[in-house]
Amino acid sequence: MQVLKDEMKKNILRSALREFNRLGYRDASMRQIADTAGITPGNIYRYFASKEKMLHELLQPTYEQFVGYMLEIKQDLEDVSAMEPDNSLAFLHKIQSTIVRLFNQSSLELSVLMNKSEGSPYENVKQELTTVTYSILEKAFHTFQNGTARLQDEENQSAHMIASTIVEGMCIILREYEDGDTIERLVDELVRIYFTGIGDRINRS
Amino acid sequence: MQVLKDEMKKNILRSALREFNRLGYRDASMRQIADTAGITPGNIYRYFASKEKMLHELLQPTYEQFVGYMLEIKQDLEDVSAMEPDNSLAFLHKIQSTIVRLFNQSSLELSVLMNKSEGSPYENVKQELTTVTYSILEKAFHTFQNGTARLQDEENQSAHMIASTIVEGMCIILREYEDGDTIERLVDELVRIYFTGIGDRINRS
Amino acid sequence: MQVLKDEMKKNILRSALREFNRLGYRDASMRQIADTAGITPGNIYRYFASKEKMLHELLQPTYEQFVGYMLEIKQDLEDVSAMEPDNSLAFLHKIQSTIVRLFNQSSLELSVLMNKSEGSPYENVKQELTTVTYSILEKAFHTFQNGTARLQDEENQSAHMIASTIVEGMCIILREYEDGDTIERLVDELVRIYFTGIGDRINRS
Amino acid sequence: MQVLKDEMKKNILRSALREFNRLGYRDASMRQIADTAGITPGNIYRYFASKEKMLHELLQPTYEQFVGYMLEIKQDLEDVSAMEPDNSLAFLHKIQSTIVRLFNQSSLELSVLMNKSEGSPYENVKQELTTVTYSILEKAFHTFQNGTARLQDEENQSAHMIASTIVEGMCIILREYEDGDTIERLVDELVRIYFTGIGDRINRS
DNA sequence: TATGAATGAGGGTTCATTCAT
DNA sequence: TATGAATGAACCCTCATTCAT
Repeated sequence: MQVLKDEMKKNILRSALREFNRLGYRDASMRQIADTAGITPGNIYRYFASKEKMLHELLQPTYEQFVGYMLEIKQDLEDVSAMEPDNSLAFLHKIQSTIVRLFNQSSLELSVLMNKSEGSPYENVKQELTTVTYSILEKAFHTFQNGTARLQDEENQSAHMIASTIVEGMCIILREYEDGDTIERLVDELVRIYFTGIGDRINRS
Repeated sequence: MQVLKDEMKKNILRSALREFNRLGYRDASMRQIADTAGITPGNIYRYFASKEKMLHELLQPTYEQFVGYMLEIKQDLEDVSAMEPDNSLAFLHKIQSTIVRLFNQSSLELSVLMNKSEGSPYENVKQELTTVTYSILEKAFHTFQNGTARLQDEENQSAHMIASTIVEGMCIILREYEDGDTIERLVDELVRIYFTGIGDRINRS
Repeated sequence: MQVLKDEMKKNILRSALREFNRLGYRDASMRQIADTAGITPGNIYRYFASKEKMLHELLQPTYEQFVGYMLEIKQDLEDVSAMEPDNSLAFLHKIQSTIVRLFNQSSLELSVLMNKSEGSPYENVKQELTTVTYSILEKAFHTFQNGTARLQDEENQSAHMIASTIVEGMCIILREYEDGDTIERLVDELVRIYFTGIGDRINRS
Repeated sequence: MQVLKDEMKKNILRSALREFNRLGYRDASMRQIADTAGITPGNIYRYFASKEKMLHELLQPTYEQFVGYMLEIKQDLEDVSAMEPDNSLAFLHKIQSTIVRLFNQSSLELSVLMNKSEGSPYENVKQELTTVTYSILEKAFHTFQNGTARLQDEENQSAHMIASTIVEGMCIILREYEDGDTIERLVDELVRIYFTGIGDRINRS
């Protein structure tokens, strides 16, 4: 054989990862992936039955871990009746550590999973993360405003916005940095900022 | 005649705006835009030389304003030697009000410009906004850490991360909400959160 | 428009009919159909959403009639408890007249439907015809052997063989002749042969 | 070595036979044939220059016998000036026994040759059989109508139809049944039916 | 000015065949 | 001799764009 079969598979997945990250799943082209891998398009199909199966093989391990982590968090969340401030921060830290752990194992895959999977069965993964984050916030908000009034639409919107932006923030960090330690530090910082603001950084007086 | 032509142009642009917002620039189809506009695909090319030129005409005004606002902010920024905390918040409010103002004038165009322009020459506009935001933060951070040590790489990265995520946060809000007041409130809340955290919302004790 | 849209549609269907008859549905190529029609492959898709839809549009009217006729025959068959010889011949004449009628309305379509639809949803149509024919024969055989013994496996096989060959015989006639009257005469002759043999034709003594 | 090579050839041909019978020559895949044979696709080409050559080696012996038998029948036919009824039946029995003999020697090959060779140079073999059968019928018809009138077009067409359908009938039997005795019985029955009809089967009165 | 039919390049995919090993 | 990876042409199909009318 011209190239070790396993080598070639990895080679193709590497190209695919690159192209998916560049253009997204839908707009990445098998021909371009083949070119990048230095082979002909038809040859890809010796290794992967279809574009979607290729994505699957690329993302499945990461996705499965993701689902597992999410499940844990959801179950933990159900066990909590009233949520203390520290508690909600702790839950956000779980989200954070999910991201960081997944990143450390498979950074680019996670990035595709979160940001570039439109048009594939994985396109709603980020939404799942956002939803869980929202659940955390909702519980936190709800608990502490219980005495005063029912959780209002505005509060809901705010929680939604915060969940979306904090999750998206994590995704950006994944997209823009490569070093694991840097990612970890920045995600941690992001979560902290959402809790305490950047005031302490710019206001030492 | 010119009037008719202008009417038709607006009509087409309206459809294009809708489709770009729905599917993004790259995946929106000229035929669908034509259908939505109630004309034929070929006819679009009487008014716009290409899909890209069409996007250009759609976004150019908003983009120019955007550039103008950015320029103002940059110049203001240059005039500030030492930045006080309140000052940096004020600057962020400028970013915020840029977004809000642009939104109020051309909400959908801004959303396309920021979120749906992948594959077009505008795909990096968000980056420009991020860069300016970064400049603000850099100056703020720099000022207040001046006494202790030189601005370190880590600080730079943090500033970059904060800039990216806060800008992306605004873009998400643009993408996910339609009502102007809601947008305004949420963007404001986002900026405030970045300064003071959500602590006051969940910790009333 | 360069060519009347409806003309072109008919033109394409004519080419398709030709190619389907030549190579069968599966092996006929859209490119070749386009070439035969004097257009580009892409243009076919302005007229038909897919190869399968094209076949559908080509065969549906014929198929619907076919189904209708089959239904009638099946219902008539249910109403018959004991089948006289003349009766079974009459039933075969119904099959025969179904074929002849359908042929007179749409000869090539019927030929594709019966002989060249492998790989499409219509691939089992001939089988339906064979099954109904088998039902007729089974009833006829069963009735007249009732007194002696139960219908044996061999009888079943014979009935099956006769049904298959008589139906296929009709299909061959459809395939090889074009003139309606000829078709009608030959199909009639075929059915008669199956009942009385060709003996009377070669044995006048 | 030659022995090994021959073993392998037979092995491949066995797989090819299976696949050709399953899907037909055109739609059978070399890769599947290789898989079934337990070898690699490339290796097939050590033994056969192409798919077509492979089919050739598979069918050639059967085809040559077939041609030989046909020749015999044709020559016998030439020696017969006036054909008696029994004679024509006898000739049809020769056709029949050709089929049965070939089947007993190489059942699957015969089935491919007759039914599954579309897209190959053998796709018209069935036609040859039909032509000989037609010659028999023509002579029989001609003989017995000699006194009355010239052999008419209609008679020709009838003879043609009968030849086609009886041959196709035999082919169907080859296609649909596997057991030699069953084949033999059904082919015999088919020929008898063409001579005397199924009347005796359903009309015992 | 407007139509919408037509094009051509490119999409994902399959498969007989070739060829480096 | 045998492997199986690789090729290239063809498959069905889509879409921005062009152009005869």
